[in-house]
Amino acid sequence: MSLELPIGAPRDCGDCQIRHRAVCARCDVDELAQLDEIKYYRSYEAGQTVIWSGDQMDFVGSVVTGIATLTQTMEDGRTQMVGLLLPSDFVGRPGRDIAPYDVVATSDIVMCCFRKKPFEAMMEKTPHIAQRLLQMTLDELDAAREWMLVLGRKKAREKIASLLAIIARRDATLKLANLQGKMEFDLPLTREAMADYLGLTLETVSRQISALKRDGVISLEGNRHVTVHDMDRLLEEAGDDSDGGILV
Amino acid sequence: MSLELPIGAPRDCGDCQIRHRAVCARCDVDELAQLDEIKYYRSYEAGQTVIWSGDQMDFVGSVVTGIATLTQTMEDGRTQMVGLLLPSDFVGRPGRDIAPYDVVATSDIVMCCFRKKPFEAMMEKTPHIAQRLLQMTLDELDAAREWMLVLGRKKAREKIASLLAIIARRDATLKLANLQGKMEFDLPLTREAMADYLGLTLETVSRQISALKRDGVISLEGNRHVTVHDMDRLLEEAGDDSDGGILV
DNA sequence: GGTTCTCTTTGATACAGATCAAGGGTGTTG
DNA sequence: CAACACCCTTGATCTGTATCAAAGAGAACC
Repeated sequence: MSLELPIGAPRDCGDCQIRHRAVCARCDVDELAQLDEIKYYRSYEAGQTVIWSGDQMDFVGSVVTGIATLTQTMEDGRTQMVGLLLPSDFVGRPGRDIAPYDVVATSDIVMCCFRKKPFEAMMEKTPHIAQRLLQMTLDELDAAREWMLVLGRKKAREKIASLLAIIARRDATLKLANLQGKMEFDLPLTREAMADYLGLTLETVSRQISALKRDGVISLEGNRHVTVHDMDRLLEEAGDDSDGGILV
Repeated sequence: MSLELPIGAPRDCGDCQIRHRAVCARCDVDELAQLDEIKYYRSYEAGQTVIWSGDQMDFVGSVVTGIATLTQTMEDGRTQMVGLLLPSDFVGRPGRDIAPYDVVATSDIVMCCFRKKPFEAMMEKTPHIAQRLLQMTLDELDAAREWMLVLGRKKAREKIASLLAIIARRDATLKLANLQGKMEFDLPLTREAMADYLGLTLETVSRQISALKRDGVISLEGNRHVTVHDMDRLLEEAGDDSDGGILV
């Protein structure tokens, strides 16, 4: 499996098994193939911290399998998740040394990494890469800003609906499913992680999910498997005028 | 005055009058000088919307004087500010056509603009530009994510303190002042705008400012001129462990 | 099969901030 | 200078979410 350098629209890649939003070295950016020699894989167990905020970061990379989160924590323990990393998502920043947040493995994960120095050196030689990273970063920025609206102005029920909509959308994108009507997926997060993402407590998350279930917007099978009966209804609950940003 | 392309650390620029976080065409990126022919200036009055969310954007540019805000609005009118544009800040995104948020002039402003097509063409030819835009976008992303912590987890008083700290810091950077002890500056925002930034109501903003005043953390002269008596104390009130990100 | 652990749900209560309402300052306009 | 428009402050009350507390469900382990 080759490195993936995520750059936006999802596409199939013969090299990797998954359909992803990335471009494999061999598919697209030939120069990346040169990096094969400095490429390496690492696995982390669920719950492990991949990167500590403030640490020196000597690599960039992407998630191959599993789920990780970007979180910030205050001294007293209050935690805010600021990003969700799904397979194909990129981690790290060329030109920066210090990690700005914790990266925590939510499930067991495999990362594909490059040492930063050679990666940066290649970026110098290959203008395309910087342009792609720019596109990607702009997407993340839009996502972060859309999330600011969620955190700052939405009510608990709208927050939950927003999160479910985002996960559903991303799941559908990966599976090439369409985005209307009924949708099913597994929640990749515990109630607590959802709470940390939404700026709520886990109790409130639980209550609001129960309420959406009671009101027939969704149903649950077990704690994690969600069926959205009507995507439009869910988006309405989310207070979403936008027909769906690039979120997460 | 030449275009500024913000790229991080503040520096003096003989070409522009202000000390800013930008690099002027002539100072640094020679190729930008070629763009002089497609450069133009526009003024907007306080309260005017510079760009409507969803609109076609055919230019990129930067703020020369005045203050503007990036905001998102829900159908029912709830508003969240997602960014603050001070002099030298960049607006627009190469490779994107549709504006993702409203840009509103908070004071009278002057913008320096480039038509997007030629700008993008030049980016193709000048790898440095993409790399700088990438740095800049990464800064904005960090700022947005730091703000997510503010919105999601901080209490009203902490939010206000955080905002004051950010404005103080930015103001000091522009003025080359140091970042400790006593600091004075003018609030560039109304209470309502502050509320929109912080995910609060204007009444709560007002009350918390009064409280900080009562507790001797700050004093006010008129409604807008703030004196922070002790910057460390303010940061403490903000619940800030970080010694100050790149925020805003 | 029982014990333990983690995750989740649900209930009761408390509180921070929203909402509703009134009034004060200051600058602008005629 | 009066009248108006903004912006800001302060008070009273309401409400959504946090907090505290208890117990259920499922998985993992012995």
